[in-house]
Amino acid sequence: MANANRVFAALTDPTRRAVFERLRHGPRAVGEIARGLPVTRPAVSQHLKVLKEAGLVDDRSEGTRRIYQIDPRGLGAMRAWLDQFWDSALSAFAAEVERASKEEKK
Amino acid sequence: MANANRVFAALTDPTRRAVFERLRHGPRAVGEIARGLPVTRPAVSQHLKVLKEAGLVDDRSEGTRRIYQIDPRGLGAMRAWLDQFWDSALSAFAAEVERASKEEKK
DNA sequence: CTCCTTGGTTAGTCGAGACTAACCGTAAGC
DNA sequence: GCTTACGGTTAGTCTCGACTAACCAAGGAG
Repeated sequence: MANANRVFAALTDPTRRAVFERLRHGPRAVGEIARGLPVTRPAVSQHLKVLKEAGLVDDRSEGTRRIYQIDPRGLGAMRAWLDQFWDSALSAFAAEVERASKEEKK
Repeated sequence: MANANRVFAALTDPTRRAVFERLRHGPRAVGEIARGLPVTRPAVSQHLKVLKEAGLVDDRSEGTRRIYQIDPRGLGAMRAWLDQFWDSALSAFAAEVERASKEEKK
């Protein structure tokens, strides 16, 4: 499931975000992802599991290798949260600026 | 400073996100924010400190009360991260779908 | 069949951070 | 002056999760 809670929780950890960003330009196998990261392959597997549960990645097996790629649903959930927030927060901010400038004139 | 790292780290904790969301519709004092939340006021203060360091909120004092409001810079940093990700990730995904359907035809 | 590669799982450790309790400082009202 | 309300800070506890080491399962090559 791709709710905002899980997406945020998944993207918090820097290592996990690094894993996720390695999938930006296309599908990768687990070993490829782990190569160059400062953690062991099992750690990467665990991160991928969390990302998958958050709806951020998708996987398929190809022989003995397992290919991961980005699942747009997760990014969509996050964008929805941000958009919904964007409007009300920014208009509240604008109203506040307005109020402050009125306050100034008094 | 409002870099993506800090913004993500700040918005991870559910309680802290609840604090942040209470500012969505305008400025609030610390006591107001804490009222109704399942944590004590000092905890809210600590959360606000983290949010401030992440560039997500701004504060000013008004007598003995301290008013917090949303700082657009934090949300902007997050939107930048998401946007930059959105394009390449989604086009990579589209390319993958294309590749898969070609694979199908073989 | 054996061997090698790839990768998911489990057990156990260790550090980070969320929280409360107790404190201090400060502004407003009397 | 004294008191009350509002909030930030510190000390200490405790839970959660990131990580490694060791394991197991399965597919491909010979």
